[in-house]
Amino acid sequence: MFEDGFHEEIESAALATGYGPILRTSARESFSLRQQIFEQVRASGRVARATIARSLDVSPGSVTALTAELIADGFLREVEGAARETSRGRPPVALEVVPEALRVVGVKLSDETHTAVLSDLAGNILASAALGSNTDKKTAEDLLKDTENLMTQLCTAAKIPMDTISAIGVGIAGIVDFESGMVAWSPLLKNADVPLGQIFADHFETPVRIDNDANVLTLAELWFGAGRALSNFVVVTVENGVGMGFVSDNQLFRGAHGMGLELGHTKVQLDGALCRCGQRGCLEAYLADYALAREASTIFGLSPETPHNLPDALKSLYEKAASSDPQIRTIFKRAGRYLAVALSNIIHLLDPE
Amino acid sequence: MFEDGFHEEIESAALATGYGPILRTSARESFSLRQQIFEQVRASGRVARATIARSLDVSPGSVTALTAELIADGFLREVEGAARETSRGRPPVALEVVPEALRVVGVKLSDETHTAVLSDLAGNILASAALGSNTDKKTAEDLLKDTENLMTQLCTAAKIPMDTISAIGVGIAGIVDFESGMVAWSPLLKNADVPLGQIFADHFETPVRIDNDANVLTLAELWFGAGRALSNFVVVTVENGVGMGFVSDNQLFRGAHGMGLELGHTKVQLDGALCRCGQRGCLEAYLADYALAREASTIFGLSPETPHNLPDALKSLYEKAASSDPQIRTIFKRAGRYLAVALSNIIHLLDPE
DNA sequence: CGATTTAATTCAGTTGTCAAATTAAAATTT
DNA sequence: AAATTTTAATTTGACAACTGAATTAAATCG
Repeated sequence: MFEDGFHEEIESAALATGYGPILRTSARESFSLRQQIFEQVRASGRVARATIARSLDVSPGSVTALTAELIADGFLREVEGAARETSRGRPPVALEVVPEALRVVGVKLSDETHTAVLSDLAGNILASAALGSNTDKKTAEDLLKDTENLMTQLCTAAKIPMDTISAIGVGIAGIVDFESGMVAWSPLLKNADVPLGQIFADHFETPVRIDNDANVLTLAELWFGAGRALSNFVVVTVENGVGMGFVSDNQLFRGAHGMGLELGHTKVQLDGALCRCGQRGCLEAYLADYALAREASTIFGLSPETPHNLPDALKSLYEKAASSDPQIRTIFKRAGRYLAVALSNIIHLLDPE
Repeated sequence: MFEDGFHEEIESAALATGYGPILRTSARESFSLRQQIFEQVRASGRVARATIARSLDVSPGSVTALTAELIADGFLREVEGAARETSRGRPPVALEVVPEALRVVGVKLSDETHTAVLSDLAGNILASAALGSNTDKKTAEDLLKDTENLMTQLCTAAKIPMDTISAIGVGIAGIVDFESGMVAWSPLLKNADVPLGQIFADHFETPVRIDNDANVLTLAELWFGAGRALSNFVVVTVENGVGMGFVSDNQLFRGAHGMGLELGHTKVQLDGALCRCGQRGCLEAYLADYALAREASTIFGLSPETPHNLPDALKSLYEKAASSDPQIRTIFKRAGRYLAVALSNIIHLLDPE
């Protein structure tokens, strides 16, 4: 059928190197049914076994077996007084996660205040703590000491020993490689390329996940906020810089280099204002606090090099804007319009819900 | 341990509705090992069983069993004269896909020329066909007839019966819902919301996948082009409009509404040129052929309403640019600069490789 | 009250995968 | 040339996950 020799030639060309995407890591993790069942209960709050079997399309027998395991291991439990009306047949027994099965700590490291919370499996906050910080550049040891302080506060408040904490999550501004726990750069840190995740994990002897603060906020939104019901959405934060997080198909999107999405450095104006990144027309050059302060100092006739206090300058700026100083208002108006352009671009590009 | 009553309250609040992303579809497809092995061979071109076992981290026994199946089913075959040097031990037997195991047809419907190719499993083109088109709005039946014409051409050229074709892929400009095969809108079609995929599938009695042309191009790049070695990349097309495709983690990204990424309508200029979408400052308003023609007509002193021939106007525009007409050149220069802004934004937002 | 309906469990059977032992085919050493 | 080493591929029994049908359980309806 194919002895014409024609195919042989092109075949060898195509087949020598293969075709289609080159699979480097077989990243297609298939979750175990046990885990899928747990996720189902987590997402639903309370579900009956039969419902789980239907929605996962598995046999009810499997659900019985695996939920029995999960109950025995203390992750799930049956709900006693599960109300149910207008239905015949044997009443379903609802299952729910046991919140106190695991305890995790979340830490946010910032240049204003470090904060931390102790949470159970259901996301209930059992204790929270805070610690003053400052804009000084810190070493990894400084941050470790601060975190330990926060952890001690939490454990004391909740009256639990520190070794009952199953995992720690850390949010920090800057460029973070989530996989390796490396902080490539952070406004908080003196040095670049700090393996902060590893340092924390070694010290607390528990798994530590460290991530960019915008990503952490986005995940929080996915898990507990408006994003719960959405599969595709975008979170934009305007703070020190302009941060952004993007969830696609219920998963946080991390760029090819894991450095997060730099909304702040998208261009909103050809040959626009100079940004601290060296380029012109970046959104951040119109929207960030230092950019606002720079413009304000021009109006006030101050030299831009004057090392004046940034937070104070901003505070007076906000006050003046509130008291309708027309010059100041234009600064905010312009910032708002450029933000609108950037948001419009995001919507067109990423098509979120 | 938790008898303080404090937890009970917040528990019930959190547990009633659950937490974390709401799993609507259990989209976590876990590919069968059989399929994974096939994919591995496809991606590599030629691989030994032992290599597959190592890279997929499965036992060599499983690979033997499953490759035997795949060989029996005619999807894989052993390569006879597999060259191998500088290695001891039993020489590996390379496996490769059997290109002629399946035949598929790809169709591109356009307002200039419809094209189609007949391809085997390895992506070798066995036959190709073309059919003139025009800018008239068409019905689904028109397109079906054109496609049938192309299919007949292909089958005649390749001397195969039409029922040996395993699948048909269709690329068309416009807003296409890939899942359902619905064409929400297309510049080719007279009507909106045409179930073109279903119509084709019913007629040819074979699976039909229909997708936006920019997405198809992007997938082609992923499978056979520069994207093969990349997991995250972006394809930008500048044609009629400005199209874009985005591959993240070896998968084509489709927005929440499956309508593709509208690079053409990202804003590159605050209060810029008016776009046909009604907004101002869209990239398309500077880059699309009709936008270039509009500017050209201004220079030539023509009324913009004059229904002159668009392709001809463009042709003369290119010629004038080539012959360094300074006025015309500025049009192209500006278009280029705005394109650069848009590209820069994509890079910052999507962080491709 | 029995009939019906729905939920949950039990259990034998199937399937997919593994691990170790075995066979196979080459290069290298003796 | 024969034995040894090395790597590839196959065979095989064991095992764990999951299914599907039958069974038990607990409610409502007529």
